[in-house]
Amino acid sequence: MSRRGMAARNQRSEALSKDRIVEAAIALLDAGGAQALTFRALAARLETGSGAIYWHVADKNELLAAATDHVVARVIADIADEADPRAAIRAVALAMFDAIDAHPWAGPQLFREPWRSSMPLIFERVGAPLMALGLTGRRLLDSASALVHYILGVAGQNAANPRLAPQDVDREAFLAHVAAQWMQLDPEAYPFVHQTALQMRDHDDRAQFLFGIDLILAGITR
Amino acid sequence: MSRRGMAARNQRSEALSKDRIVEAAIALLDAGGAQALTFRALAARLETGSGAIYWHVADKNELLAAATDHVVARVIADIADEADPRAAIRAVALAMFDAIDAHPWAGPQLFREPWRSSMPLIFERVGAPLMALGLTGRRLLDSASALVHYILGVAGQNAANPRLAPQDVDREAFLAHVAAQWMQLDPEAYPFVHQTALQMRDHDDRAQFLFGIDLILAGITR
DNA sequence: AGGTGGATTGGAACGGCGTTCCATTCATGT
DNA sequence: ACATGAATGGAACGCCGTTCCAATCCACCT
Repeated sequence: MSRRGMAARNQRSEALSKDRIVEAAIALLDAGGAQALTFRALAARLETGSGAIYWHVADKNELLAAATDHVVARVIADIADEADPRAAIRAVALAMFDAIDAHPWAGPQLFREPWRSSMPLIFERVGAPLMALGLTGRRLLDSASALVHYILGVAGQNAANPRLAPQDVDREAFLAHVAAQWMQLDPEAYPFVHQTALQMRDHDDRAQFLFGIDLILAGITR
Repeated sequence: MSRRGMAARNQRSEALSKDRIVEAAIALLDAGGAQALTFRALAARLETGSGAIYWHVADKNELLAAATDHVVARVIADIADEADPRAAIRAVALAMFDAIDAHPWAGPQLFREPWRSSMPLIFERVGAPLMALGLTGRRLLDSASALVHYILGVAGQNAANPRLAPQDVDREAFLAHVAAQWMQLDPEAYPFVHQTALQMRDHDDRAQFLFGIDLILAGITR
């Protein structure tokens, strides 16, 4: 922590640091999912011992939170500025959707300890355009909250879906399987599910997600 | 599985069964959260060995899914019928909200393997009233999907919050702590968060949740 | 009534995990 | 040069999910 410590860290060859650890953790998570992040695998990749990692990181929770923050912060920062508030909200929503699609392990983490992680960043990017739309007070907070909950809800849900093959082959087979299951349900007890099963098979996650955003925006601004 | 097997199960004193196991699992989960459910604790409570449990349950995933299904199915079945479609949707939403508030461990599980669990049940209870509102086709499916995602998003988020003390004392201290953190952020970089931090401290989760439902309903029916 | 064999049990054992512990090494101020 | 605290890395601990298997049970057959 002192000047001394920081100087030492820079001169030891390939010294450990929280940044290097988080970077390696993200690489492991992206490559093999949540279960691929273990302190042993991490130590092997960093060519050190598991004990050394604990000098820089309190525990696995903190490591996962830091990895998620890292990913979310970068994605949020990369969002292009939009003049129209509605477009700005759509941009944030899509950015989060794509981020969790690319890093599915981050979805559950955003639920586990929401207050700790980059939640304020997300709330800000959703809430600021709502202020520009003229919302204030309780309605402002509640509307932002609805949008953020919806965004994270869809993102978390999608993260649970099996990983997509490059050719989308697995995805189609998977959706067909679920649709078949839904259609086997009793049409009298499950009229809605039975009827919409086919459309479910062909639906586009991204488009459906955006439809929901527009639904909420319509409710907010009507 | 044969007639023989079922008869045997009934006559062995306190014979194991998937139902008894799931019941005990729910008790453990409610008492100590997700981390309290271990096969050793389960075996101790059922006065048997961990190996015996595997005869009735494939693995921990299936056990968690069964426990979640059990809770969700009961809650869904208990919902009073509502004539007004909007009221029916609000009733389902509140039922799910309260269910996950009472059994926070079920929140993450509904995200992990959505297609396997009681998802069709939830979709049906949300989608049927939408059909009564005259929605059809893609708009019907996408609207139901938005509602379900929102409901589960909020529920999952709330499940992550620390358990409430009987007197709501811990909750207030917790919200005050988060609000204080939010207010410490730079007002120029975080105008929205900084401004709404105080209302966040006093907000009512349930009311905020219902506000979001009404927002989506307004978007759907306008 | 007694034996038989599949259904069921329960406890030991295995490998892997997060975490702790601690002897050792390193970079620096004196 | 040496002393000192920061940092390292590998062994060890306790717990987990899961597997394995000898022992037990019980519906059925003879």
